[in-house]
Amino acid sequence: MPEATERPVRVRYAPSPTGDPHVGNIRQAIWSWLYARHTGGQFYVRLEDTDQSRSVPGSLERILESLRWLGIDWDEGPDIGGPYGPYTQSERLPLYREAADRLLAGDYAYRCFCTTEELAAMRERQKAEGTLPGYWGVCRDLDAGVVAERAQRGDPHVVRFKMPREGTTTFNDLLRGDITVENRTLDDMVILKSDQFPTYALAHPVDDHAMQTSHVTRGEEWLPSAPRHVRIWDALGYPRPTFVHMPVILGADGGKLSKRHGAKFVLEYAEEGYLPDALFNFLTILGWALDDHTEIFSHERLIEVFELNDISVNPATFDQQKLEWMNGVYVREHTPEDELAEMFARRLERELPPDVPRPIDRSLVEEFAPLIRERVRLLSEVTDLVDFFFQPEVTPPPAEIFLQKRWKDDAEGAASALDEAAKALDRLDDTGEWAHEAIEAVLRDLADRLELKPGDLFTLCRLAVTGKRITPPLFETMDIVGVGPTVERLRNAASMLRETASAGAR
RNA sequence: GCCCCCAUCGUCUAGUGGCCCAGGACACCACCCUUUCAAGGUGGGGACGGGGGUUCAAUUCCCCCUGGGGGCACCA
Repeated sequence: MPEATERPVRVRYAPSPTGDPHVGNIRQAIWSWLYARHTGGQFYVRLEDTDQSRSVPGSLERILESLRWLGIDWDEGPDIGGPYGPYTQSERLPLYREAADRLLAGDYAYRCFCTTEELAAMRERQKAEGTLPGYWGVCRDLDAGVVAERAQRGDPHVVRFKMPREGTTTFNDLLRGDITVENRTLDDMVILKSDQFPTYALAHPVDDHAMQTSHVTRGEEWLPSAPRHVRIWDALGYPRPTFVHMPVILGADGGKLSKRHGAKFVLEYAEEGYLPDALFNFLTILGWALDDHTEIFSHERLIEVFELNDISVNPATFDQQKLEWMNGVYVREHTPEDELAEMFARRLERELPPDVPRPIDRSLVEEFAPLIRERVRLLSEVTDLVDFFFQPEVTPPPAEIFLQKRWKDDAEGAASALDEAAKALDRLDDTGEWAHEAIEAVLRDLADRLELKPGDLFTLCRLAVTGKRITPPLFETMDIVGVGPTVERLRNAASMLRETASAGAR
């Protein structure tokens, strides 16, 4: 919680353009955004593209698209600019160079000419000997004249920060309190690479200071290097920001959620039929809680109550089943009817077989939407549940599906029951009462007359009319399918059963 | 190997010294409702990792152990 005397809240999402953001990563963006909105501060996006070799073209667009899909907006960013721009690190190179020069001049940093081979050998030796890993090389104490000469000659080199060798370093993490480490464990990390690009260790303080970031929110994997970062902030003369190291998310296998450990891209969830609000809600409460009972939150409510302090520090396991449950809650309780129909329609438009004419019938979708919303957890389940509404004819399932329980070995009985149903419904139509209540009455009456358990008759009808065992409620379904197709499908199924029976008899 | 962080049901969590023989949610099981499938309802099993302290009193505070996670690049 910022006190009145503190700076206004400015937080950021600072991804690298190395591909699509996945859920582990995006939760940090959600929490940061929530905090900015909660405090009335700003949220901005900054692209950390200082490693040219790892850059994946198109990443930025995918990143922004992921944010947009989740309903996260930004006040400043690479696409829209802002008062502290540019928001792409590769466009800010002179700033880093200048900072590095300043550190060099103040004897806070030095040029290092060690080659990658030498460094690799050093690491190997440390590993073999079990000594403290890190750069404890000779360049730190190189003679000033030699350095000047080699630099002059154009020898490739990097700039390293000179960490203190004695004493301790303490910094504060909002969620964990003070953390202190021995300086002898801090090695001299590279801040400017030989290609003149900065490393994160330099770009981060330079930008977060220049962009007035109040809270440095980042993943817990940065915790071990935070003491070194803090030293650089201090050397640069920048007041330290508030550090918030957010816990990592664990995959089902117990490892940090990443592509190797089952992480999925945000947009993959869209593809698989998750609703953005459901994913947003789920991710927010994964590792954060308001109280002992609230699980479902609107964005507005979250903005109202979200506090960084309530984030729990232990890593949470991503629970796919709970996400699915929550998506179901959103489908049936937290999405307006028309929006839901729109989502169903978009899905069907894509997934229905090509012989179904496009655009698909929207009013039809609106009719059955209320029937299926409580039996759909993921949008991807929709097509399989309702495709028969769009097909002029339905192929009945094989006879053995019909001939179960009451109908075992009684194809003729089943066929005649279907014919009776067709007849009764056809008659119902003549009276002009084609509505689900009337359909139900007629079929219940028929079951009674045939001395059948209602369920035994309904099951036959369901299979005949929809071609499936699992369907929306039967009478409403028949109502929507219409009397013509309904009667026809019942008769088709009946004759199919008789044909199969006689074929089997022969 | 070294450094850092963490530790309540299978999972996510509530709990900040007595309200807790620990509450909620997902998942699981049973029953109810029922035209299938869902949804819904009711009930059930299920946790404070271990050992030392501190205290009249520890899930809550301290230490050790154990366990889990993270990090040790001219990557972020």
